[in-house]
Formats: sequence, structure tokens, C-alpha cells
Amino acid sequence: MSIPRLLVVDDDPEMRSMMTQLLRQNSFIALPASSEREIRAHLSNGRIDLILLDVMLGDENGIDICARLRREQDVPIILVSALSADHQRMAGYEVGADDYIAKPFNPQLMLARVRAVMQRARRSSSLAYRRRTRTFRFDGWVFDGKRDDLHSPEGYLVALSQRETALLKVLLANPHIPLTRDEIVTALDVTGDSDKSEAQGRAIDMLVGRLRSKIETNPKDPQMLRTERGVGYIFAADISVEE
Amino acid sequence: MSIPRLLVVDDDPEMRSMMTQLLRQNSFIALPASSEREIRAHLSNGRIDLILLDVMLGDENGIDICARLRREQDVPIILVSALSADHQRMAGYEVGADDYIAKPFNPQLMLARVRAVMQRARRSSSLAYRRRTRTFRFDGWVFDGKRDDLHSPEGYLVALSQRETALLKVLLANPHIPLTRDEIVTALDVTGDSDKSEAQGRAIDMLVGRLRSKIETNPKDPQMLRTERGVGYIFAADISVEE
DNA sequence: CACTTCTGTTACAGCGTGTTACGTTGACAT
DNA sequence: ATGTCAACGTAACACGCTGTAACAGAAGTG
Repeated sequence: MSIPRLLVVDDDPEMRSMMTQLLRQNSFIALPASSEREIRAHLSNGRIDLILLDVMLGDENGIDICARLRREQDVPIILVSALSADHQRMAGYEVGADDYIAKPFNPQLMLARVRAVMQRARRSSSLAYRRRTRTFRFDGWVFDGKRDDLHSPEGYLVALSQRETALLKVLLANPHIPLTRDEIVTALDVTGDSDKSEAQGRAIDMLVGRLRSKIETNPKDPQMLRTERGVGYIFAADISVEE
Repeated sequence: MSIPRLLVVDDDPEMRSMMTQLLRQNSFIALPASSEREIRAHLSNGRIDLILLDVMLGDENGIDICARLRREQDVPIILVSALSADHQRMAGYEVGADDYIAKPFNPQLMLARVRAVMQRARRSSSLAYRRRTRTFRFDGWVFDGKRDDLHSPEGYLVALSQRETALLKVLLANPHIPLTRDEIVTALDVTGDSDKSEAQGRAIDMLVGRLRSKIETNPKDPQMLRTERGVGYIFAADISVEE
């Protein structure tokens, strides 16, 4: 990971040097600029990881500059300004700024916010949507995590419905912990429609029953998917996770 | 672009419903949660685009939860808290939070910050696709984004209709994300005629069925082009993109 | 024009899932 | 023990969602 290169844009020389020094003392490369022309020169010249852009720049306006840059570039931009009213902040976010820091600011907090935005940019771009698929094993069963079925200890393939799969995932994510029905319902709720959650009735019990009938040797006397009377359900098997 | 799915984590029911309602009124899917267990259940169960995480959660602590999640997941996290001192904010950023919003907050400003973080995440992660996408590979298949056909794992050339190609592109551009029929229709609708979208009936289902019959080994049990009952369709194959 | 190919509509069957009803079990008080 | 009551299991049912065959235009091609 190379040293981050930041652009510090402010028309006040004092402020500019304060910020560049602060950044340099904290292992950043800080390049000063004071106009849109200079910003564009830097952008076309070399890599810029983030721009700290003052809103009031004499005759120019940081908000407008930000809007224009956004139309062409993905470079992270943090607006800095003495204008700290909510509507002014929102104007900044509206034109695509990643953050809006009010002056005067706590130097350490500013560094933290700069790091946060850069980390988000880096994290997302490096591993784009890598899906986390883990394989679970419990009591001879093998659950792939990305298919709606599982392998029985005897080698048969047992098909699960999507909802059964979802339930199994929730249970596997919380091994040996009793889960209340409400918790399971909210976890399975795809829509976020809270009204629905209350009307669910005994749906979870049915779901559990159906899953039991598929994976328990003796569904009448469940060993893995146990009932915690008055509480909910608990997945009580030794689970090993791979990858 | 599919509807963002947010997790709202707060132990105060009033606060939680205020936030979920606010988000829902602004075209987000807001899923309520109140414990780390519920968060993990949701994360293992479905896509979550961003977590709004309260810092003080009864016996649990949002900072610690955030730190733990960060070690495993890339999901964007915004901390929300009544603790607004600088050192408390910095503690949040230190554990990898993307933003830190102090309570009480201006609802519109909160929305703006949520959008900012999500846009940053999306912008970066979609970089791969923004570049003139050339060639996609998935499960042995090769799709040359500019032709209306694709190469099967066995080397045969399978012809696709225009509309099938368009559907495939939409799916490839949104890997592992369930797309509603409306979303697919609007994405396929080049004219922008919104009336048409409603009159589409089951066209998407037919289209999906026909594409399945061409690219799924066993169209009766689709592995790549899966159905999310009550939601829509999702492309669930590992995709690699070249150039 | 005939012919082919693509695409949307309709109808129907099958399946997944929630609800209801009823029987069983377990906890607790008497 | 025995009764009581709430919690739980599950069979039966109802309903909505989805897959798909069959058909009908639409659009291209010669």
C-alpha cells in the first residue's frame, strides 16, 4: 500500500499550511492547491487519493467545483467549511461530497475522517462484492451455504426451500444460542415490513417443523434443532466452518 | 440499481421506528435490529448495504460490535450516538466506522450522510463495471458483452436474442443482488416509458425462463439464475470480468 | 407476400408458505 | 397425584407465486 496523496485546497495560506503540515506529520503526502485549475492540473498529472476542499475560495466556490469534479471523476472529496448550518452541509452532500467537516475542527478528528473515507474507497474497490460463502459441517451433514440443499451423512442430497435455507443460515450463524421467535422472524424478514412480523403467527414453528422433518433422524425427538420451551429454538450440534 | 437495504440497530424502539420510517419514506428498505446476534443473522441471510449502528445498546456496545464486524465484513457502518465528544467520535472512526452521527440529528442530514457513504461504496465497487465491460466469465461460460451470444463450457456457441442479452447484462451488472421484476423491467426499458412497465405482465418470467433453458444445465433446477420467491431474480454465480 | 424469429399474454398446474385447528406435552399450583 | 393452562407439534387447508405450454402479434428477412 503506497502512501496516500491528498490535495489540500484552501485559499487561506495559513490554513493550507496548517493542514498540510498536520497531514504530513501523519504519513500523508499533502499537495497544496487553491483553485479549480490547480486541482485539475494535479488530477491529470498524477494519482490523487483524496481532496480536502474548502467551500469558500475567494471568487470560486467549493460546492460548484465538487459538483463538476463528480461528473467526471470518482476521487473522494471532503468539503471543509466554516459554514456549518445543516442546509449548507446538505448542499455539500448533494453534490457528491464524501464528508463535510466544519471549521474549526479537531485535527485528530479530521485525520480520522480522512482515513475513514479513504478506507471505504479502498475497501470497496479492491475486493468488489466478493461473496462470502462458507461450508458448514454438523453431525455428518454438509451445507454448502450457497445452494439450497445439503448433503446427508449417508450421501443423499436433501433439497431445502429458500425459506428453510434462510432459517438454517440464521441458526448456523448463532450456534448454541437460544433464538426467540421474534429474533428469527426479524432475521428472516426480507421486506422490513414491521407489520408483517406481528402477523406471522406460528409460521416459524411450521418452518422449524419442516426443517426438522428433513434433517433430523427422528423428527419426533429432535437432537440438533431443539426447542427451548418459553424461549424459542436453539441449534445444538457441533458445527465446523470452512473457508 | 436495486433498492438499498439498511439495517437499523438501536435498542430504543421509538428511535428505531423513527429511523426506519424515515428511511422507508425515502425509498430505502429498513430492517430493524437490536443486538449483535440479529445483525449477524441478517448479514448471513441476505444482502445488507449499510448498517446504522447505535453506540449504546443496553449491555452491548456499538463500538465493539463495529470492531468485530470490521474484521470479517466490508459492510458500510455508520455509528449513531448521543455521545458526541471528539474522543468518542474518534473511537468510532478508529474501529472502522464510515461515519459517526451525533444524536439528536437532522433527519435530512442523516439521509444525506447515508447516501454519501453508500455512494462512495457503490462508486468504488462498480468501477470494474463502469469500464467498458468486455468479457464476463461465469461457471465456464464466456460472455463477450458486445455480441448476442455466448460460449458454453463445452465450447458450443449459444445464440441469444436481443432481449435475453439485455437481461443477462442487467444480471451480470448486479451480481448476487436480488432484483425485483420492476427493477429489471425499468433497467431493460430503453424508452423510459413508465406506463409500459406496468403492462409488462409476466414477460420477465418468460424471459428468465427462456434464458434459463439456454444456459442452465438443468433448467428445472436453476443454479445460476435463481428465483427469490416474492422478490424477483438473482444471478448467483461467481463472475469474473476482464478488461 | 410467405416465412421465420422474437416477444408478450393467457391459462393452468404445481409448489411454497402462512393460518387454523386440534392434540400433546410440560410446568406449576393445589 | 391431579387439574389447569400455556406452549408446542403438526395435519389439513387456503392462497398466492412461479414455471411453462400454447397461442398471438410484432418485427424482421427473403
